[in-house]
Amino acid sequence: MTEISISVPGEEAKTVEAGISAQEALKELLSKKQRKQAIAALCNGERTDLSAPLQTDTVIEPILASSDEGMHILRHSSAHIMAQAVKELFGQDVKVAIGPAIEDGYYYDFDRDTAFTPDDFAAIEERMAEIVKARLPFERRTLPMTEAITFFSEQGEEYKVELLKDLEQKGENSVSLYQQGDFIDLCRGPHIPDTSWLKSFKLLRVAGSYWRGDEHKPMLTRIYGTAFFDKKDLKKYLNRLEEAKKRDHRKLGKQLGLFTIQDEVGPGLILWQPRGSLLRKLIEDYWKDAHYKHGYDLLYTPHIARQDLWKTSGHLDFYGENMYSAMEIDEVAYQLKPMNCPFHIGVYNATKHSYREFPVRWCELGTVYRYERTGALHGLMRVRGFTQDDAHIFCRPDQLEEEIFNIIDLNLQVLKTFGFAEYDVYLSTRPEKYVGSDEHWELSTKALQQAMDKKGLAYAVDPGEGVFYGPKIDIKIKDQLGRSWQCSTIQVDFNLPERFGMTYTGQDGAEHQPIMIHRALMGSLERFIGVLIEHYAGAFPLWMAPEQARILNITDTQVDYCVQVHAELRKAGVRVEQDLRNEKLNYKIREAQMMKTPYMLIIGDREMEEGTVTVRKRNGENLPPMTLQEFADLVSQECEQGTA
RNA sequence: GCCGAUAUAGCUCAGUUUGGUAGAGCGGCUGAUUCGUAAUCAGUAGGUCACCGGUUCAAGUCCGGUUAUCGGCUCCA
Repeated sequence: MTEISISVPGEEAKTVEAGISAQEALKELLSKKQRKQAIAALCNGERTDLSAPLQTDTVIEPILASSDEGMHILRHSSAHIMAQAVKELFGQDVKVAIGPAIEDGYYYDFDRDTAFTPDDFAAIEERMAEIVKARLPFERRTLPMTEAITFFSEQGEEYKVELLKDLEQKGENSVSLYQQGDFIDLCRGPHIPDTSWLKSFKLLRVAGSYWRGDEHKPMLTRIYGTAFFDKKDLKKYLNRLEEAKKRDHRKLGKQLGLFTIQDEVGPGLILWQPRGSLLRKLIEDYWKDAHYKHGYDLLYTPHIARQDLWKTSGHLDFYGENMYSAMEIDEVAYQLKPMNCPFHIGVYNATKHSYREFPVRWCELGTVYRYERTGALHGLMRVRGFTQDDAHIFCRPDQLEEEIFNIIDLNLQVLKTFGFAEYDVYLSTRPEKYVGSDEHWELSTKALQQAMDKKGLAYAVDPGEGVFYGPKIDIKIKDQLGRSWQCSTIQVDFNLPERFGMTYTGQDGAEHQPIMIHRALMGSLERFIGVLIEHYAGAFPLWMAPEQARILNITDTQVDYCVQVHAELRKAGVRVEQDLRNEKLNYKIREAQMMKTPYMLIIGDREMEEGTVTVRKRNGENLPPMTLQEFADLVSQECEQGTA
């Protein structure tokens, strides 16, 4: 018998016989309490089943059920169990494709003549429960590639065969299979030791999806599910889904009277209702103010331009599919703009420029139109006409880093004002196909990196994911429910200055080409407002609340006083409305509450006599009666804090 | 665009299985009530049942098509 040494990181090694399982090894090294939570193991850095035999010296770490990795394994195993249940119930009708774990759950894709419906869930879940109860072990085995192909071919599992052939091409000559009960699946693993580990699970929805995400390949039927070690966690998760549903901006948008989308107008086109329009105006005002303070000048440009412009810019070539077809005006073709950049360049090229005036910073809330496929449209999040909070900066190469720094600075400030303090940042570098010199790419990629370092911004690199015209930084914000949204983007562009022959006179008296930076902070106002609605669940901070306060009288006696209060507060700059209907106070409070009004001003005889208002906050808290001036000051102070 | 589901009053939904020309609650309007921190009572007006076509003596209901929406895929601000 050979002997091997095993250890957990940082602890003393033990000598054991070779061939013991990872589980037994953990038993040697850890207390019972510690290893009870182990669902799999990390052996010399590799994820392994607990049943895996150890043949060489091994540093072993338990993968705990409570860890992200543990959850991932559980859900992956749950996908296998679901597939087993489906195969057992629907047998030969079904071919299996792939079934990975994803964030918050897992899915499995099946090929079946008739798609699954949620009506099938009960039966599948029931069968899954039986499989769990049967405590079937997950057994791993490795098979030579040719045998594996033969095996799955015989089963008629053509998708597995296709996967195997791809692996074979990549030079793999053996694969691992996992079996629980009679169900055998191609899988890298690891898995839970046996099916009984799956304590709580739920199937969530069905959807179609292309085989390998390719729209030219067959459409499969996908079942999404989720799994947890604990019933309580499942319940928490389902509650979170409920919460997300309650915050759905389409629902809140209707309830709060913010926007509407109508068939008569067209899909993906937003009609802003008065409250939504005011909300948007407040956001736009803040944005313009912040930009002015950061050295930007404001531009306005048209919605259409000659088709030739889009030829020059290259949009017709590389973005034409997303553009609406041309309209003819005086026998000349014009097209709706999908982007604002060519117009800003037009402004630039209207005059001669010197290196002395750089950097030039121009911003615009520019409304663009892009063709989106019908299936992609979604409330405010994905529309066909939207307003970018666009800006273009033109500068010299030596100013690039500082400009990027300034943009990031403004960017983070704006995000913070809107209540987003958490984000993931990505740097996308040069792709395979690109324009511009290597030197330029290197210079600007470095400038992006150094600016982020200087700002102390942590980021991940997406190698080769840059746009063909330059490297970029993307910022994905995290909302109240922890979901991320891509909004901000900062892109260097070597392409358009070239195409439009942009120049400036340098210190040397010669003509040079400026560097161009595109950037958007909110991305699209429509989408950003959608995110804001869900982030705040419709209860906007005071500074952007379309209705900051609502006057509620108790009886008709106070009507005249209320009208006076209303007028005075409006004069003092408070966005105040009044509800003077002959209804009970409770009724009016309920309504104001459902509209998420930040402050309710309650006026009865007492207030009328004393010339005050009683303030009820939307969290139910009451403030002592105060004068109109005191309330107006409170509002303006809170607003200032909100946008500081 | 693709797969699946859905479409009834301003809103939320019942009625569709078993065809016999529409119903509730909220909201609106009218009246009564004058009320202190999340829905006062009564009366009343709202619908070519998304649209087009077919089957039938008869279609909200069955069949086909179109449009839009929803869950995904793909794409993306």
